Amino acid sequence: MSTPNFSIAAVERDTGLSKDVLRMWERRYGFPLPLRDANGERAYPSDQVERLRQIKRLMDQGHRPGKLLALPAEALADLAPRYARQAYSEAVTVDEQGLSEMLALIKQHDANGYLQTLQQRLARLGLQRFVQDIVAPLSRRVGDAWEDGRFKVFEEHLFTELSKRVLRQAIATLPPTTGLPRIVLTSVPDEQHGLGLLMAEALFALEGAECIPLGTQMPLIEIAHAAQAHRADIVALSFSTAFPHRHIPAHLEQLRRLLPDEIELWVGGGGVSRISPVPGVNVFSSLDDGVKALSAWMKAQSASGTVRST
Amino acid sequence: MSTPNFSIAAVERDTGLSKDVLRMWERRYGFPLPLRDANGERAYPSDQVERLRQIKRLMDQGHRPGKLLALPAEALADLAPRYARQAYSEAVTVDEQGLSEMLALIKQHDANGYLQTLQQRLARLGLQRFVQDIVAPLSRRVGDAWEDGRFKVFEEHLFTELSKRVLRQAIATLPPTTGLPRIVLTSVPDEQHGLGLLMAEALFALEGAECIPLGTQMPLIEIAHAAQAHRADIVALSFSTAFPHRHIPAHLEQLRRLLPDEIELWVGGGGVSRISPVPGVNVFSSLDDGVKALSAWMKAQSASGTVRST
DNA sequence: CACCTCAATTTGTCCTAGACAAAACACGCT
DNA sequence: AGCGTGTTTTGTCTAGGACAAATTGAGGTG
Repeated sequence: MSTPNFSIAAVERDTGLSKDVLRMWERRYGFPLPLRDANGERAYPSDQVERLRQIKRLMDQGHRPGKLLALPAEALADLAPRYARQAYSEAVTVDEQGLSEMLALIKQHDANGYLQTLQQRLARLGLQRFVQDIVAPLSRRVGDAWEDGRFKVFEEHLFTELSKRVLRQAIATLPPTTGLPRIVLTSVPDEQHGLGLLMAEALFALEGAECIPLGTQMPLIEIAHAAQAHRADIVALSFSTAFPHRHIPAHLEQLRRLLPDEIELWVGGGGVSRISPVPGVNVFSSLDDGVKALSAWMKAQSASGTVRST
Repeated sequence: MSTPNFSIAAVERDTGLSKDVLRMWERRYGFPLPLRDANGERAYPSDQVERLRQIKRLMDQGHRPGKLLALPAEALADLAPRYARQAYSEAVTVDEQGLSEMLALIKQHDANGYLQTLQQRLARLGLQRFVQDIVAPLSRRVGDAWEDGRFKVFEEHLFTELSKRVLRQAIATLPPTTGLPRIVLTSVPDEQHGLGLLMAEALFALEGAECIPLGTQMPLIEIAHAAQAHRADIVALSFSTAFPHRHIPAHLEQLRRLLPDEIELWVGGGGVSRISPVPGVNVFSSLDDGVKALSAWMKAQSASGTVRST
């Protein structure tokens, strides 16, 4: 009574597991095994939903459903991440303790304290180092903490929202850029994380590129329309670690087909680390690589520009 | 070859019509009628996808699928919105021509020009009037234009993204609020529009409330967790006109059940105009109503506080 | 021991076709 | 015009079957 049962649609929303998968698991593994309501429709008790969430989280860490679903409920709790987590290898030495303190502020839901700390770092370090030494590592750690269950969804949202604010504000103080290249920044449908895009925008804008931020979750065909309407030189996409790896190549191939050849397609974010290369698409595994590529682009451009004007 | 066919999953993503619906329409109405690939799976040509989008748009305006699907392709183009569109009745007289000029900037994809104009208005009017006389009416008109097909998706995204930036920036300049009430602002899953939330936040923050912005698309259970963790007095949700009306009451009822009684649930946005009232939920059809409710809340609070302290 | 190849398994998504409840409509009555 | 009541429309659910893509494991080779 206090916690009513969930319809299959509600479970899909809350766990991210499709209806097809939920039914298939029930058929194959015998879990979840929901009750049935008066119409014979599945009614999932909240404890099963809770376990499904946990299973989903472990799957995102590389575990296989077959194993997880065979496991008794208690065994799930102390399952380690399966992919060896890469050691944090930021280019520069980061202030590990400072980061922990900032995460602690989020964990205490101290929004103002967190904002102030961010502002302070930004003022001290300047935008570029702020992004590379503070926001990116923080984002990484929040992702890890979320996978471990140490962060709740709403805590991750709070972190993202507040960090975005500070970044946007910093970007707004930059002089309006009207240079080349023109870069359209966005993400595909089902990818709602926009913090990575904002970090990229900050770094690109610092280099003098003109950024056209379109927010997240653009249909592929619309990305192509936008790129042409804005006469973009580059389309930059971001995939978070939460995005299902397996679907990334298909997205990239389709978008590559929809874009004119002369527009480059750049991709970055935590989700692209372990994907096979796609022809005509530049994949960057770190922000720094993206910045380097931008410098290279501008160099090549000015060189060819010189040739042309000669 | 230039435009490859779409899988049913791709069509679902791009149109927002579920796979079930797509198959059902095919069975019942004979449209869409996709090709089949080598595996016997549906392969939708892009013109059918285009028509589906158009149909979806008209449905969101109140047309019924049965009629639309029976109609020949050409007849769709000049179908008027079915719900009588309410005349713009902003509390104050708005600068109609000014708004049109700003929309024109978006239409020309002049991001910088649009940003500058916004900043200018903000400086001239102050935040409150800026929200009520500029951003809200603009947002309304963009919504209408989008429904008519005068705005493309990416143009709407550009508008939203740029407007959000200016608003956030303005909010950031306000002194950090630590007063009462504490208001958690967010939206439900599948509702990705956050501009309304930002407008509400601006107005609430101006009144001295402490706003906790959690971004969009929070699972209901997480909203409840967040509200308790932040010791919120009020949870404020926003539904855009694009959100399927029929599902709103179910969401509200479920969230109301998940929230403790003493936390109020406030709802606003273009999507809530024509829904039946839900017990325990305050529905606001305009930003102004929300602000008034907030004043009332604060008054009641201080009154009871006085009583208590006596 | 590392590396490659091929077969077996696992897993998600798609398929058809039927049922039914809730919403929207249309009709007739007051 | 306003209000109940029957009818149609519409979306979502159900069941089980099929299959391709991804992943794993085995066996062989350098």
